[in-house]
Amino acid sequence: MVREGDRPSESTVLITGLAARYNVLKNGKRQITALHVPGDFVDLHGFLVKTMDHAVLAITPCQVGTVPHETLRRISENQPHLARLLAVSVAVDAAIHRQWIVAMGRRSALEHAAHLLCELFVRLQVVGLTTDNSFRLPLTQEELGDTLGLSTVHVNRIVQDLRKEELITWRGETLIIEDWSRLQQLAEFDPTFLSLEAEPR
Amino acid sequence: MVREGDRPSESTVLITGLAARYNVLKNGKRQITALHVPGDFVDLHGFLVKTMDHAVLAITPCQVGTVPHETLRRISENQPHLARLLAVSVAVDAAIHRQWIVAMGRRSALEHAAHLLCELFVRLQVVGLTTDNSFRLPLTQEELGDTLGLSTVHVNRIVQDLRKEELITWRGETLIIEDWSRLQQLAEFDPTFLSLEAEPR
DNA sequence: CGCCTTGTTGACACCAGTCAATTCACGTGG
DNA sequence: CCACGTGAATTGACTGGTGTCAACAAGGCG
Repeated sequence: MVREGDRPSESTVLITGLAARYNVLKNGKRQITALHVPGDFVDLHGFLVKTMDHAVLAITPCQVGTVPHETLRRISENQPHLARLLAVSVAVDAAIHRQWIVAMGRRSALEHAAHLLCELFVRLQVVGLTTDNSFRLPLTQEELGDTLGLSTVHVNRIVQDLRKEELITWRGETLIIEDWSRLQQLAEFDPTFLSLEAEPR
Repeated sequence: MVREGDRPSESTVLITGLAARYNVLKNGKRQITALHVPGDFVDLHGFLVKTMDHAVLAITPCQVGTVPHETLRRISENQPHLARLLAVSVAVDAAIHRQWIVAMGRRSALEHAAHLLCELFVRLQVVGLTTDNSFRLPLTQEELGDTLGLSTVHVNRIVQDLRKEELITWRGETLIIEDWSRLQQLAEFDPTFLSLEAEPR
């Protein structure tokens, strides 16, 4: 969808599908830095900053909308209310990044994975993409590893642990959270950072 | 400076000193998610999002300026150009967060540390706080560990490696980069993400 | 039916964490 | 001016979590 070094002239809103922002190191290792669900701007960054320091990948086939930067600029000059919403969107992205940093730095692999699943569940719930306690998670274990900063093999072990603890079921692309309460507790997950409370902005 | 859960009514600009944003887990582990140098807004987040999901700590004594959110709101409604600068500031913060994620997930501890030092050097250079190849780094190894997501002991080992390789000298609060080129190469550091190029915004 | 991606397993290596003791650097008070 | 106290840095021994490698199983798809 976007390549590192690009200087896009429009920004992309994800409508359906799952997308990821990532960087690749010289040794070939890849780190996914953000997952985007429908409703997210995947590259507002390019509007504010000009040259992309990362790439964006469609994990599944995606439907997207595009907004020329010119339009964004006009909007943000004439409609401060909407400009503010864009800024909030960037700020929430940043808040999610910080939670990932906390998880990578100070949580075990198991807790980290649990935290990510909690985050995804809540974010998908907000946009109506969960049913009961389940959602579609169309990630391979390799992609999940690149997201968590773990090796594929270890992701596999962790997923099995989560299953063994009867916290989740994950078959094909369907992930079921079997015990939200314990999963949340394990992850020490506090959704505050997603800033979902309805309040005037 | 700010506590988690706060709902500040003003934002803080760092004028002198070093500040950090951090989270603490129930088990007592702390993760620093951002370091702020003079010129940075340390809690624009609180302006956009209302309730702080993290705390802010003054690492050294700091001089700060405060801007009431009310003022920020007025500015961003009447001066789209300035509003945009605020948004860019948030976006650059997010870009830095992403680089930390990459470093935590896919770089070795040594590379990660080298990357952070490169980042700090460049950021401090921009605000004129470097002299030659050195800058003040008033962090304890424990704080550096909480920043990198490493234990204190391991930080010590890593710092010694950097010294042994004659990449840096670090005595007291003064850090000297002895070989920028090799340090940058080790870290695979590309300053693009800091988005320093002068260009119209 | 047979490829090819994905998932799974086991053995082993190694990076980084933990614990505990020791040294060092300073600032303070006598 | 020196003894002491304190936080920071350093060291060593050991543990353990995660990575790596390599093989094999399981599905999905042409």
